[in-house]
Amino acid sequence: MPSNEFVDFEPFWQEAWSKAGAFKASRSAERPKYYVLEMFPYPSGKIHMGHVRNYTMGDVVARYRMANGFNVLHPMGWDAFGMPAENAAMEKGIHPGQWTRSNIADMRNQLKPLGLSIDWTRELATCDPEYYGQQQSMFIDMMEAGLAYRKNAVVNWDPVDRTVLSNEQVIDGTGWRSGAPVEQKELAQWFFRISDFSEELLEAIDGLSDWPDKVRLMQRNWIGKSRGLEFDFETVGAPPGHDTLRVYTTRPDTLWGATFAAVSPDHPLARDACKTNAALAGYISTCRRTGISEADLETVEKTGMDTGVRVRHPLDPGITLPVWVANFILMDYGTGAIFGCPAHDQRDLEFTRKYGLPVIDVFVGKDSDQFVDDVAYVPPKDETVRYLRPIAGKEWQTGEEAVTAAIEYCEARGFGAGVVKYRLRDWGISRQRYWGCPIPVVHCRKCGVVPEKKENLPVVLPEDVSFDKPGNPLDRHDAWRECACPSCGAKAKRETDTMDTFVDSSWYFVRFTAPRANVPTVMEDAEYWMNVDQYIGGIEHAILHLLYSRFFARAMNIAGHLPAKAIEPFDALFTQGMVTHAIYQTRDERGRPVYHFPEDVEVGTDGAKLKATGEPVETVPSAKMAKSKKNVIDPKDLIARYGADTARWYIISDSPPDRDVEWTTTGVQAASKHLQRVLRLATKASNESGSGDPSSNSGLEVAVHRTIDEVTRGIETFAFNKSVAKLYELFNTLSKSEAGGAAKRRAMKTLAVLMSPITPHLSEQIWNLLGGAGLVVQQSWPEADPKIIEENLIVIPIQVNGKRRSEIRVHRGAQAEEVEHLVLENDVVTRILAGRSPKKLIVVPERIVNVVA
RNA sequence: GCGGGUGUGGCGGAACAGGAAGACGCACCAGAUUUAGGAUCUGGCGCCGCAAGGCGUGGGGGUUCAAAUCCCUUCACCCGCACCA
Repeated sequence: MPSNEFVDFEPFWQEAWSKAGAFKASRSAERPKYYVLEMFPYPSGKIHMGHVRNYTMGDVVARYRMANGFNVLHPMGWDAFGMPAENAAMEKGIHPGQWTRSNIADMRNQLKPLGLSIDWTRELATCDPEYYGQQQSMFIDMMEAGLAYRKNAVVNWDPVDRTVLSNEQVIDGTGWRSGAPVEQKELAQWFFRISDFSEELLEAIDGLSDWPDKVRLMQRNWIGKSRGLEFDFETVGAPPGHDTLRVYTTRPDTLWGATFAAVSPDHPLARDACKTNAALAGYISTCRRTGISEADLETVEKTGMDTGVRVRHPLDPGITLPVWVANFILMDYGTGAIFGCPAHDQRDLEFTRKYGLPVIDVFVGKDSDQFVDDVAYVPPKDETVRYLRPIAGKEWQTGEEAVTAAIEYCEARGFGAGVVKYRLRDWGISRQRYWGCPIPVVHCRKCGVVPEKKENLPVVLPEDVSFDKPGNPLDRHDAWRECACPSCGAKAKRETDTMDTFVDSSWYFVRFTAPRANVPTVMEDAEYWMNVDQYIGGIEHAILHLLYSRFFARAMNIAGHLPAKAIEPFDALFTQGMVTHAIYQTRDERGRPVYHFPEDVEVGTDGAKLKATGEPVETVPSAKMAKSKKNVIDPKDLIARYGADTARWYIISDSPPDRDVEWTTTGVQAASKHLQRVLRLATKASNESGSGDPSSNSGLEVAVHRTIDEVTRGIETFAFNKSVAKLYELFNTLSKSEAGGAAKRRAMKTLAVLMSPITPHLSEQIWNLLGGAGLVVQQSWPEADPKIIEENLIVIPIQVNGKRRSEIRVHRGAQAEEVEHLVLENDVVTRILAGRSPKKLIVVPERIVNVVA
């Protein structure tokens, strides 16, 4: 198919916008600002349909706001550090920096033809020293403010690649690349004190009213607040230094049901107890061998071993309970020790059954006295239940009341305290990797860990590194490592860990407000542009990126780099759905699927066939686009063939923005045809004679104003698909209209402006064709006149017994008696009533009438 | 297991605060035009029925003059979290 005219005129208009400086953002006292941001891409080298959808949505918002008189900031950058660049270096021998920069250039070239309203002068890449140097500067300030610190932590260690692995990179206990069994190793690592902000981050979620409820809920669960009792068991026969054992419970109301205590294999008591107990030491080292990933924990069988230590029941010192080591107790949640209440906790019950420990009921059942069999009875906290031995107060209580009562009772007895715990842990940012922001500290024999002097920043990554050996190239780069101690001047060594790339993406939105500054942020710019008014991106970032950014904004504020107004940096968040496409597959001799690209498949009414051979093809309806399944459409090809506006129009029109959109060839063709029809109609209208006599065009005028109203509402509420439907309707009305040429041209120009956030190039083309002054991009958004929209004569449906049977036309504001009269005279109504009078007549003014016969 | 969401024609989806179910688009069907159509234009299109009419928003029940919308119940699918004490 030859390229269509869109492909020809689109670059022209892009050039025109560029010449007019239409998207260059600068501070302005006169106009209100509006900051639109889409999550910046990782420079993989190719844009995909998800990018097209994301950036088109942002562009619709940005252009709409521009037309509404806002001073819009709409920037673009690159999340440029990360593993894929190092993998490319290892596989292809290309330097990660070179690979990344050439990918950025490629992607910029693919993105620009989309005609986005981006201020490219603010472009940034996180791998540029200009960016990460400022990040290092902030890191030092945060370190000095006590927000960043160093401690030992356990990591997944691949002994062959000599590298740390993320949980996702550990597959069945082995390294994803080397296949070697993963070890657990303790390393000194850098952390951000995000857990100090647990309560604040949790509470502030309530104020994020323009975020999806789903995301807010996910963040709440991630922070995971719980209230409970922390208390000390008195021990019997414990190793020295363990006179007490501290445990945490959210259900102190079940304390009478305790039949054992258990500690994590990493708990100090376990470590000390195994010094004199070889069997226990053996068991604990077995536990260590299993990975620390969540997937591992799920599949591992629950096991334990008695330490021989005993503890006294806090409510009755006469009762002693055995202390076990159990592999399912996590050292970093609570105190790393629990009491087991098997009657009312399923996991404890299974453990108890396995090792023959006793089970003691706490509650009296409603139907039977015994709850416990193989299923633990766990009453919801808001349910009222009867306690066999109430700890304090009443026999009948809700779990919530009983928990409070138990906490107060224990506090009064002086052996426990009510505490609040959070699941959220401090953010470990150390990565033993080359391609990341170097952590700007120096290790000095005399002075210890010292931050680099600010005047020595940025600590730039060395270019001359090799990836032919396992491990972090920075570790072997002696010339880079060696430096002077910033404190005493003696010979010292640089830190070789780099930062988690989530750090880079936790403040780029602020940096966009002053991307070239030689300080991290410029307060006046941040003050003016922040917050991001509308942030758009994928749901996959609902937790980590957004939570880290919320924390980082607070940390930046404390370190003096962000005004207080911006500690919740994103006013409104929108999470868009995925772009999916059918998968086409045939089977090989063994029945395994063989995938085919959409362009090799012919889809007819009798099913799909391979173009080459006519072989029938199975169709899997809709799946996320993935190269491995060959169900991908390259935006580059699409734009080359149909133009950017077709891609934009289609991706906006087909589904609500928050749902997945299925990419279909017929849908794209339909979009392309429609845009060509619009252009054809405009061309026709440009030559048509006849004036805009109001009496002959009033219908058109009403349609235009209705459309303005509805398209506007659609954009405001992120219901772009509805706006598109209304734009189709106006087109249909316009193409059937009998109005004179001038009236049509006027309507057509409004249509062009209304379409311009979605199809900006076509809109310029039409505007120009119809003699519009200037550029569409400089036009104001039209306003709907309510007087024109409100028609005087309205249609009111008539229902008989709730079913629609007929309708009447009345004037707006007609009296109820008049309407009743008309209804009772209606042919259909009189026929159904057959002489009887209705039991009841309900008139909802200007809406509907229901006759109850 | 816990938490959340979604179920509407052949398909994507509309339906404002309980008031006309199926807007708009795709696909399909018929006609016009064309050398041709995978182009363009006109019209049709929820299901059953020749029709009158009946039935229809996952299933069942309820509230109401009126339910896709509210309540109860049930089913299916999707997403998130998960040894969290």
